[in-house]
Amino acid sequence: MRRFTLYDSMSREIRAFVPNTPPRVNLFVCGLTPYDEAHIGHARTFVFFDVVARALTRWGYRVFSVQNVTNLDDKLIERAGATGEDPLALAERHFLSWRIACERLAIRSVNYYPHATDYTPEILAQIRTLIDRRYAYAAAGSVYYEVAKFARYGALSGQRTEALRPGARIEVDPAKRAPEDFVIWKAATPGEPTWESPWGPGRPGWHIEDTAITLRLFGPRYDIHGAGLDLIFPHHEAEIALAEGTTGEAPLVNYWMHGGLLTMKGEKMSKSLGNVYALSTALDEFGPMVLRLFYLNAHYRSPLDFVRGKSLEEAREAYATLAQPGQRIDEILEREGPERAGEPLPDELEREAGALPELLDAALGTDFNTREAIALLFGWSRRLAGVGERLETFSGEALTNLATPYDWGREVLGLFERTPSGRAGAWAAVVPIAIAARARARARGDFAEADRIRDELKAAGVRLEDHASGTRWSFAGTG
RNA sequence: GCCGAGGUGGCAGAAUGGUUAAUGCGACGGACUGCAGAUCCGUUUCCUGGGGGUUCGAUUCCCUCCCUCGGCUCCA
Repeated sequence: MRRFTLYDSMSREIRAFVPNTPPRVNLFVCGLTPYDEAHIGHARTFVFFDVVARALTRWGYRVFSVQNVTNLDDKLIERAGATGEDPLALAERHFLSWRIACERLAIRSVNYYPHATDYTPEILAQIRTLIDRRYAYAAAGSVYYEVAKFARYGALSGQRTEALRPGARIEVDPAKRAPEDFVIWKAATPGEPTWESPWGPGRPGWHIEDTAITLRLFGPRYDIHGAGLDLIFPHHEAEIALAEGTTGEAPLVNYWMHGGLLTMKGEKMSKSLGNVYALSTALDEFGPMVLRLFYLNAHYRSPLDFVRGKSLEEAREAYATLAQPGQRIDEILEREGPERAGEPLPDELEREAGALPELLDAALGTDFNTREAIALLFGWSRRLAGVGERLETFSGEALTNLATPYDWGREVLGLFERTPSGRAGAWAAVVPIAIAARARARARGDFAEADRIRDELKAAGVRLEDHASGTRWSFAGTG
């Protein structure tokens, strides 16, 4: 198991990672409330934690990665009520489209997506315990957590309840003993999905589902909790109060990781501001690899500004530069096989290729500095670009060695994946025929015909490039 | 107001108590090309928000001020 460091938002410092029960690492990431389509801000967080899980796996840890799904809450009920759809069905519909987007994005590290409503028995049992331990009280058919009973409330966020400003969005609820108390069991209102409980029919509050899930799956203490930093207060503060109040054990979480938010022209991207760019649209327009590069090209704790018409276009150019030498190696190996004869690797190149994975792991092992790792990969791509056409002369073994850094990028960053679709497969059969026709036209000097073929392919989204070794083609604008 | 994260070149965005502050995008010049694109090579001097302090040396550590963003019970 490789040693590494990470920033812990609770202690506010970079700490060495020590697993609770090695080699197991329990990782929980707050998932989505699927009341609408996901946008590219959401995906930033989940791509990052995908990289965390991938890296830990590479380093010899056994990761159990869980991401909850809040499939019932006020917003879902409100949204479903507008169309007459069942809120649970609405949630499931959007959850499935989220999962499809994750597949496209090569987010494959999540082992389990628990749905909140599947944990109602655990939630009810936890509420019973909290009432017995006097952290919670029932009133008017609901149950509330009494924040004043939990002394450490505010430790994560630095917030003190008495400093909370009146007039902020504290919900007005006369049943509460104090304004900062929050609901953990919500009394039923007509038309909502409800469950029976000792306090009357109702449904779970938002904060409690995560702790019911992690207490069940991980126990009273686990390794890493991740999310966007907009969830620090009150959500994570509430999770700590709920879990530690329930078990009497602390800390609930050994390392808190919070990702910076994606902004759009300096403002947070959110549905309530109306400045969203749908994830599925971004995937259609730029492909998953460009998106992953865009996200991982910034430090995860920094804000990342998205500018429409600029950010992803830049990332697309950068990705082409970054990925191209690796793609050429893949093409040669695919065409002629890894046993292909050829020149051995010059010592210097072999040494550099061999040294890179360690440098890359070290970069990522310093608070997951993906940007540093990507800078190293750019260096390697430029190095190979300088090798030029000589690449064609190397043996299969030599080429395999040269590809090692790209293999690392594929394994850990989830880059350099080719994402063939039905469309790509069909083009792969047809484009070479058109290229051959164009080559014949060029050979006989009929450049008008040659340009016509190139232009028509370009209009269809296929880009041609003439090289000394022949004409290569790619889809314009996708990873 | 309180809590937190930030402020680095034309733009995006890393890093570090110490010779030329990474990397990418863009731009410019050259090579290549029937042309173009792509690619390759080279160039891009003047860049660390303001003011103090500690230090032989600060962009980095400390204080202070300014600005931006986020949170303050919907939020990745």
